[in-house]
Amino acid sequence: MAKIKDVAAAAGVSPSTVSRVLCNGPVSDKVRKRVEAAMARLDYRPNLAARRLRSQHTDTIGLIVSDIRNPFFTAVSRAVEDEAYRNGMRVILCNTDENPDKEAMYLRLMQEERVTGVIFAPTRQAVAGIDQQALGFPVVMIDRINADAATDAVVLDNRRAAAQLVGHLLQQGYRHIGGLFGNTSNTGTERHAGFSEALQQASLAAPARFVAPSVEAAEQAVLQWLAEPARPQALLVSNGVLLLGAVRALKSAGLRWPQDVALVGFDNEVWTDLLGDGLTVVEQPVNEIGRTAMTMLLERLNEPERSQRIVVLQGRLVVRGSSLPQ
Amino acid sequence: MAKIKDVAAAAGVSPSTVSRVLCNGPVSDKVRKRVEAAMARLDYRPNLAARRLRSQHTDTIGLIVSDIRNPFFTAVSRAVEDEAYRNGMRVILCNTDENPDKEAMYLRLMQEERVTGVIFAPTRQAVAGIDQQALGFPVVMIDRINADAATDAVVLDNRRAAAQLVGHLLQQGYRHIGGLFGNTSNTGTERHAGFSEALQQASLAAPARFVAPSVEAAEQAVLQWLAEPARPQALLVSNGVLLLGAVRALKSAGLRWPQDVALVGFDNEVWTDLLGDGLTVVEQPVNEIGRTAMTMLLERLNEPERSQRIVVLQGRLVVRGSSLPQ
DNA sequence: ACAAAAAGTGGTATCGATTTCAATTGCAGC
DNA sequence: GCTGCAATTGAAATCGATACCACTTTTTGT
Repeated sequence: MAKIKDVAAAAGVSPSTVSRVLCNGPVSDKVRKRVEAAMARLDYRPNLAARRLRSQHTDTIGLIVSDIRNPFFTAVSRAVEDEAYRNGMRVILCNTDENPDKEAMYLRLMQEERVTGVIFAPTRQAVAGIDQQALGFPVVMIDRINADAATDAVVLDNRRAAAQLVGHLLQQGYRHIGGLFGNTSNTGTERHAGFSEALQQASLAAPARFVAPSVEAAEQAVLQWLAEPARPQALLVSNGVLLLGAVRALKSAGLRWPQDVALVGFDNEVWTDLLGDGLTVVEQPVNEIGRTAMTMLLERLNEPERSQRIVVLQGRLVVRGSSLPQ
Repeated sequence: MAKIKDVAAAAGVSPSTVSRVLCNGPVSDKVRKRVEAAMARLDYRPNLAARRLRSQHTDTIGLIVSDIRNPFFTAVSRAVEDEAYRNGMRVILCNTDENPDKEAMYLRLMQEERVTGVIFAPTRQAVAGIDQQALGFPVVMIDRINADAATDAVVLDNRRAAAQLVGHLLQQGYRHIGGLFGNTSNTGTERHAGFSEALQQASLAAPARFVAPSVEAAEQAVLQWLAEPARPQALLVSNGVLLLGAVRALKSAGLRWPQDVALVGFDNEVWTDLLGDGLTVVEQPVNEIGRTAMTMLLERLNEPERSQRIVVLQGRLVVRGSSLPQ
């Protein structure tokens, strides 16, 4: 494969000049044309590894999520990638499966890649331990943060969204409301807090259960819960994955919603409006989350010293049949 | 950030020796320990750009799909990435949105990255023009190929799968069967072929329509089709995205399945068994597709001269309520 | 005990680009 | 026609690792 020296020779100029053509440096039009012709003739492709080594910027960011198969992360990552490529940056995607060991391993990989920055949806264990200074690159957290995170972040207003769902259920006449949350992320914790507060304010009990963030775990938990004598009239489910599990559970138990139990949740996945009269959910602004995270990362790179910034986005309550009054 | 020279100095050895520790070269245990201690002390991270430049292997592959939000590609890409990381390789993911310009651009990028190889789901335009010789790396096509593709490939037996669906519908008593296919990929073409052959064999007409591969286009087309007087009794839909569109169309037209129209399709997405008595579909072995593609790429890299190989995987017919006899 | 082979280590060139600095060219002003 | 300044261009150093070769030390076989 042709290298810069070959192009230079073919065009009768020095490698420096070819490099300047590549990087839009000061080159006369005549020479530029000649060099570009030579590049085309030789089918030249600049070697990005060499370029990155010499120039010391990789134009690459890392995107670390728990599982790209979770439609929330799929959508966010697509938005991140679009925005990244639009700014001439490459993305390295990593799936941690909520496994702290993998998180650590991928953070290390990001250092070896000398990425410019990282967008990260950390587990509860990881969120506290992030030290941008030690890492050597800025981090923008998404989806999950805790109070004393020291990085930029883009998150949903989880408390409010959960409270909104509870408020809606109360308004519809439900009083006995249960909540199902993921046990690995701060998102679950936050949503639980909003859930509890809202019910407490109404002087109602707030029975909650926490499960591993998988369809199966949720299905299991809901099946069991609804078989108990004091089963809730309504169920609030903390994310799309768990919601799917809950739906499966209701279906296999032969329960209908909202007649047997009302069902509301998070994440407006494609199937939520196809089931019966639809599921009431809070929709997350997935594109905006991804785009904003990428934008914030770029801003932080331009202005390393600016103060920490947390963007809180609002969800959108989508009311459908699953929360109609019983 | 510490470099190899710093580690060498700290450990009192030469850079060569540090490099050998890094690459599991021949080093005495005593020295290895000392070097590893120095690495830990300095928090050393090898610079991958430098390593790639010098060693001339990037341990990186490209994965080019049309849209990661299509659950089929999400699942495949997750499988590819797992298999890649398991083999110490990195993955660069690109979304082409079925746009040939983007395809060309990303192939160019792959050359600049000097990737070891590429796994690629090309559009119909691109599939013919792939020349591994010119690209400089081997390509494994997935999902979509045409007869004279000159690369390794992993595909579903699309003809047979479509024929299987048709056979099932015939067995259930349906005679007037319509097919809806995507118009950008060879997958659509192949599935259409299987569909046509199967119906022709039964001496039946094979009315087919082709649409852009989007939910909206499918919804539109199905709405229109079912409003016509000679509407089909059963609909075969060529992939999960179009199937979602079809379901939306039926729902908004107030039609039930299979009573008003039977519905069968491809891709066993999470929601297909949640709707009424479920949708009858052919499930693609998504994990196997991804894993196999990655494996084939690795094999090809080990043995560049071996003959072209196309792995054809079988789908699994999942019969559900949407194809019950009317 | 000695020769031969193997193992371990260091020095230096090199991967392919960009960067820095110095040299050259072109052009305006006088 | 000459001087001075800006615009181009080239030469050489450099990014941080690995590869290759040469050299020393240890091990093995007889």
